[in-house]
Amino acid sequence: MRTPTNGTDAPRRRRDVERNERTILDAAAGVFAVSGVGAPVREVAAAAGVGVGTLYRHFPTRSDLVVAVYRSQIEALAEAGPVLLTSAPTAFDAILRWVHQFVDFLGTKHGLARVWEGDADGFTALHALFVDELVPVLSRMLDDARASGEVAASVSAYQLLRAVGDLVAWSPQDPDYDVRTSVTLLVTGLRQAQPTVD
Amino acid sequence: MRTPTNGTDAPRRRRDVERNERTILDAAAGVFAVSGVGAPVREVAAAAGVGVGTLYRHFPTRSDLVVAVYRSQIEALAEAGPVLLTSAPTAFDAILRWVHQFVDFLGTKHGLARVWEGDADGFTALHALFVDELVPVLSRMLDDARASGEVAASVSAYQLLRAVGDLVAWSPQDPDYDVRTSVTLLVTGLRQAQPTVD
Amino acid sequence: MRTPTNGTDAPRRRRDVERNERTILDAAAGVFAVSGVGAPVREVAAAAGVGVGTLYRHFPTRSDLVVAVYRSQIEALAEAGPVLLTSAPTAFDAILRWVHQFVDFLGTKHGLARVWEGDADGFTALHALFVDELVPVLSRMLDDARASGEVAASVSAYQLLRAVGDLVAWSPQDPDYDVRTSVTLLVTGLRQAQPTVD
Amino acid sequence: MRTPTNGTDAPRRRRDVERNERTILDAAAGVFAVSGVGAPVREVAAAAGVGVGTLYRHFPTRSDLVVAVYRSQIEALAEAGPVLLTSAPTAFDAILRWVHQFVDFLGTKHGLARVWEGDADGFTALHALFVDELVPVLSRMLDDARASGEVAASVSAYQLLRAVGDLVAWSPQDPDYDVRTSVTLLVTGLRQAQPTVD
DNA sequence: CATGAATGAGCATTCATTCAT
DNA sequence: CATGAATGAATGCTCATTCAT
Repeated sequence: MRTPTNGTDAPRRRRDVERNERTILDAAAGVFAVSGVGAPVREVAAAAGVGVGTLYRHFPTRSDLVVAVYRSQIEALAEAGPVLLTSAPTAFDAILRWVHQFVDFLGTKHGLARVWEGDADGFTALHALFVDELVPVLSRMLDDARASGEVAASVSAYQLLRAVGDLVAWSPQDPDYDVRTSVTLLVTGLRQAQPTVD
Repeated sequence: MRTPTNGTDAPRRRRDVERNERTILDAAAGVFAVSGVGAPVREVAAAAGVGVGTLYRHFPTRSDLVVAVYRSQIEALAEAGPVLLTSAPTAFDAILRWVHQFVDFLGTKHGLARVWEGDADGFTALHALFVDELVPVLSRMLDDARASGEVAASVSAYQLLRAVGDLVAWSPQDPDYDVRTSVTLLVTGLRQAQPTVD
Repeated sequence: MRTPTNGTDAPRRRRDVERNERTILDAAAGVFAVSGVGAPVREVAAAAGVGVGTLYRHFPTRSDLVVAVYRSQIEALAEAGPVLLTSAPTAFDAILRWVHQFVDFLGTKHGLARVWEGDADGFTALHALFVDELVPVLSRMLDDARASGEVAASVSAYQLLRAVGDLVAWSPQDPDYDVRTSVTLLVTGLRQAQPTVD
Repeated sequence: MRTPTNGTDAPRRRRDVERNERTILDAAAGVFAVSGVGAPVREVAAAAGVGVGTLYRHFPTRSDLVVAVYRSQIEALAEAGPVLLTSAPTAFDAILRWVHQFVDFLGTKHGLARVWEGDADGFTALHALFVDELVPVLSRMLDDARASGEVAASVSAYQLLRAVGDLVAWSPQDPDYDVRTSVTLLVTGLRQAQPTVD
């Protein structure tokens, strides 16, 4: 009764719980995609088919949920940086591709647009995640590209990342607008020194 | 229609009403600047020193208010385009300056940042305004810059305007981030043909 | 339109509002009587036949409501002290009667029992009210009774008032228990010096 | 029923269960002392280091728990009555001391104050316990004190017990108020016949 | 038997919007 | 026309209680 002879008992519960958490996470990703990270907690819970209490048990604050939703993808992105640096023809190409993967993650492929709409906590949490995980990676890539003379603009990794994030944060169903184009434009701008305005 | 020649009651009332609308508009601009366009209606009414009912009478929906708040500034911006085209050294310079004036208006000088935060209606309304008033102006400028060979990227005026808008929509008090830099980066990108990604 | 010639316009609105406030206050008194001051705000609103918003407009915090409910009665009680001092045969009699009036108010006649049940804010608010308004009155009465040798126990007005309050706070429908008896017992105890225990 | 003579599994399990119940009871006593008997069930369970399910198994309702927590102490108090009657100088002294022991138990020494705060069930359960166990004891003491002429007031044991209970039920951290004083005042009042009010 | 995950009712609070004065 | 009182839907959060493991 206390300790079963086989090792299935305790793990079984844990596995269920994990499955549940995945369900919530997936539901949250979907809801965030259409309603932003500020979506009503109830809505997320309903989408996951669980009670609000369950959601609160797993993710006491909205930030916890937001971070959990995006963490794995952000980590994958962080790992992709060094890989691209060796696989792409040039460092600049690596940056361009990596940034577009960032866009994939944030807004397009996984449908996570409107990420920070109207929620200070969610914003802060994601912000921290981005800064911690992604800035160092992009920073390294920019260094390489500068060393090879491909990048002339003196723009920090944080600055660039943030700009891309802002670009992607919006752009709902607008057939006349393509975030990709804007992002490419931004990255292309890196090639030249920054002019001054007035 | 504009100004009746006689001095009856009607015009006087109209003038009062106009004064009232100006008051509301100014108050709204201030409130939007600090709390975003999603600010409580009451807050705007209070700042204007009028009752909520009055506000609703003048601006039945939030969109109406938002549009009214920004219309005059947008019109001024529209007029600035042609002027810059003749006064700036090159068409590209004109674009760069004009875009920064747009930034001034949206986020910095007039403190109208966080314009679309968390409000679909406000967004739609502003969007329409931008498209109608500003896209033609920027379009003309881009044509000129392309004619002189300064702009190589095939990016539409709408696309560019929208990107700038998204860039400025955010950027609260973050000392490590400067919207101007991002905007300049974006515009600089115009000089070169767009690379393709994958 | 701005300022009506007769004085009925502005007052009319105010009178309605006041009537409304009275309605809420009466309803709250009734609800507090049966469910304690910790009763759901909704319940009070429903009892008053108004929306919760209305209740919140008039009384932003529960304390505000609690205080408002009891203020007038407390003030009446404060005024009764000096009167009793002159009308009652002795100062001790005055105290006894006054304390019983306090009981009337708190728990019996107006059905305001269970006043502080389960609500820290309500408690604090009432506490302050009692201390400010009633302690000085009772203090004066105790002084007089001590001067005439009727009271020997060295008990402060606050101490006595609080004890009575605690006594009355409870005692729901219990036919075998009579708060009056307990209160009288307490007051009677004042006549003799306090024995020490252990 | 008490202690089986053989050493099989059953008794061992029972002993475990009993140990568990003690743990819960102690934890509950502690939690009730600081948060009142209305404390979240979870809190009690956590303090006991058991799951809520376990707590519910042992004590299906909050009343069951409350009663269980206080039963042993109440029984001890019941036994103290007759003892005091023989050891104290007079019957009145015995009453005074016994009542203060009651206070010890309820609120001070064992930290069980705020016993009935905001919980009807807890109240009812304790009430029954008091009536059954303590009223007869105090009744006997009052009889003795009346026989010796020390008590003149015609107050029932139940009435007195209840009054003391109410007095102790409150009195949180208020440096200006001392329950002991009030209780002594109440008991002192027994010495004289009750005056009538109005 | 013990555990603690899941559930959902219950409550406080905010705010957009309407409408009597 | 202006006012601001009234309304109630929407939302976040907490807990008591049940039940699968």
